[in-house]
Amino acid sequence: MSALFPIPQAPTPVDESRDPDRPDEQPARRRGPSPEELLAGLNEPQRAAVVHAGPPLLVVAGAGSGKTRVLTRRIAWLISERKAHPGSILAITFTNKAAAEMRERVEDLVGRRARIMWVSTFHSACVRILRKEIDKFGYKSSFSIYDAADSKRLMTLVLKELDLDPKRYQPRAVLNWVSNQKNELVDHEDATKEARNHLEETYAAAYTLYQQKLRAANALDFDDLIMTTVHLFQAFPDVRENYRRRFRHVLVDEYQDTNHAQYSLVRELCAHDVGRPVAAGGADPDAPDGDGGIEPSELMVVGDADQSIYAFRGASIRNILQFEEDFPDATTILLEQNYRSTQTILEAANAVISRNKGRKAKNLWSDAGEGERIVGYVADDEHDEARFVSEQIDKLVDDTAVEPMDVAVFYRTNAQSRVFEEVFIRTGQPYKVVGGVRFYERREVRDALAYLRMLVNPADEISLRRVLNTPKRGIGERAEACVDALAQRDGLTFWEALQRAEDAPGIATRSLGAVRGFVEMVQELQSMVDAGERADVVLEAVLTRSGYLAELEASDDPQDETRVENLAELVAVAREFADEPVLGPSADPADAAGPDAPTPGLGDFLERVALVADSDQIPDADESGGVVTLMTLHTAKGLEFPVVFLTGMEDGVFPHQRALGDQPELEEERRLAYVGVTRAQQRLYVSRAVVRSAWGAPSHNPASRFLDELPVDLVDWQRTEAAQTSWNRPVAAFPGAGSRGTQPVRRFGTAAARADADARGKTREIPSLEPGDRVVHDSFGMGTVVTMEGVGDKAVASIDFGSQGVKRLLMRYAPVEKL
DNA sequence: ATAGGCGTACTTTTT
DNA sequence: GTACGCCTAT
Repeated sequence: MSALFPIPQAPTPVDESRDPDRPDEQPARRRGPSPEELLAGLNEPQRAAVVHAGPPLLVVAGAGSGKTRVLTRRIAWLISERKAHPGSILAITFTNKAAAEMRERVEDLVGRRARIMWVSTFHSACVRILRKEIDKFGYKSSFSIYDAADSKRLMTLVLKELDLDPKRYQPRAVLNWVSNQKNELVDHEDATKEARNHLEETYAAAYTLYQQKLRAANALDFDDLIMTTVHLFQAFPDVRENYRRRFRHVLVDEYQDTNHAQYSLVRELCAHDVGRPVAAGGADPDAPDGDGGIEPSELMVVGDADQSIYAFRGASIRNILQFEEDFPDATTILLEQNYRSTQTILEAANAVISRNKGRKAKNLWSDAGEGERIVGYVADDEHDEARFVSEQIDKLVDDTAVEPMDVAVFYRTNAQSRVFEEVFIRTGQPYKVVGGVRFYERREVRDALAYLRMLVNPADEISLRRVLNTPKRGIGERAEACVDALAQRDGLTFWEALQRAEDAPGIATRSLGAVRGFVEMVQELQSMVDAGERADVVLEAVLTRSGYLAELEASDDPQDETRVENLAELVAVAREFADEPVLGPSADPADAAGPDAPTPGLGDFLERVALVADSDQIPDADESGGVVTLMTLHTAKGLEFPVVFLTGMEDGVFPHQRALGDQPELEEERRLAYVGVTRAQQRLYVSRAVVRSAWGAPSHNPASRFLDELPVDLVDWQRTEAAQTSWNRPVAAFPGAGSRGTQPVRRFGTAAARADADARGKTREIPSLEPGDRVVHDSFGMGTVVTMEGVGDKAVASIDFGSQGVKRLLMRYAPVEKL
């Protein structure tokens, strides 16, 4: 990554990316690296982790403690010292990018034979297994993978069909529930049985229909990929045995972010059945396992409970906290030396994370020296904040060795990126937003991919219907309903019904002609696919034959111009993919007997595209000379930057509104803050805005509690709230006006008062208010309480401040006093 | 059948 | 502020 900045005293004896005696072309001739080389530059616990053999190993790796290095060296060690066959290694990473990097670095150490290792995400690994085995469950190997948007579309259909009130049952909420079930390995039948109340019964009904529709479409959603693989192993022990025999070494990175399904998958693979709750028909620990008890695979997991930030999607820290219980003979190794950040940054991170209850204390230390103080800034509003960030970047680039590519700007939610983009565009600072409106979520890209998916898997009704009348070709709602009716009546798939549209009851002749034209086009395109045409060739044919490209080119909407460019980009991606050597994601040299053709086809392309993550698009050093990187805190995990801006540090923004008043969620936010702080190597900036416009209306947010948790003497506040809260300043502060105050000013007012109260160990008293009460607010002045909602910490008052308008304020934090 | 206008609801975070 | 969905007018 951006390692151009020298990190003080980081051990770099072996440069893994430029190994001089890299056994490039003739791996067999050349002796691999010596044991000394493989252990060079590692500290004691790191070495122990690399050479460990036998029982399951948990490596608790604090932020920046060199876990990637340990993982790659261990894999290299397994191959060259312990003579493990590369094909017997399964390494699970969090993103595809991390997987590619790891594979590359191992390859640099041990040569090309490393290529046949399985290094991938849980999802990719499962897809690869399922492509081979899923026919046992009655799916076809060409199954589609539905992403969040597809799933939502399908769920919307389901809810409509069940005639549920869309107000009470929102697709997102239901999907969320379904996702949780799947992450707990509860299939729709069990969910139905276990439903305890009306709400759960309804959800379960939706789950059932949703699952039936997925199956009919020969499709799986993200969560299915994992759950189905686990079910496969449970239902077919012989299949499981095959994979157990094959993967002698299993390594899992980011173990703190695994969910129950992923945990079960690991257990299935590592054959540690002892002590496991015996499921009905499950393995009996005393009986010989399957066909005679093979040695369990060696398992190593790496993680840091303090960096667990995905509980919201089912990850449970439980997996890492109870590793020793799950695997009774397990060994644990702690990596506590940090090679990334200055002491100042580490101290700040430790101070924040130490507020979390019930965590195992860790003693992360660094000998990197004190470094710069953290710089703090309180902005008038979000524009002012963005301007501050932009100015600081300019200053750093002018005055120090920092380059734009060394700088990252983090925020809590994607929506916050916009102001930064505006400022960077205005100042001409090149930038790259990672995530947000993702390339693969753009309408035109999704349309194109829907075409391709439908060609590969005609049962994929969601994709088929999406493109049926895109571009407009005279097949409207009515005609679609007629065909659907035919499909229902005769028990056909939608695609089969389309091919026999003349039998559809009540279809207009004009529509019929259009349908025939469509079917003909699709059949021709399908024959290209069947003939094994390259992905890019098929894609180009789709775009021209469908008239999609022509329609965009004929348009005078400037948006459509960029759409054409995006499609060109997609074609380029497909071309690059088709040009890749033998190794597509599912081509597997180790399965020499595999019946699948080894050349990457359209299906392989779709698979790769379905599983790309945001973090896979992080600019590489070479591709991006002077680009500042913008991303959410979540996508920042696993990365590091010399300079980090942590923005939007406001209660209600970060920590997120939803987490206020909920202890577990608040702790997850705090871990997110910890992740953010520990991304910084040299310099850290924290900023907040007094007024922030959140969807239309301006709102006044108090300082993030995480700011108060930073040790006071570590932060150099360049500007405080006091410096800009002049009396009765208009709410919509004019950006730039009066924002020159850069002398350090002592903090006072609300944040300091609260910090004081906290320091003295007592909570600030929450005034109990009733409608009609008169109050005074630190910055809004006099007001009258209109309504009260909620109690205790969650009490919210609507207060009329006259000319300043009516504000909704959280009483726990609002600086108001009853008069 | 389509296009364009207007109203509503949304915001965590992601494989 | 935006994106999507629903409605109406052609």
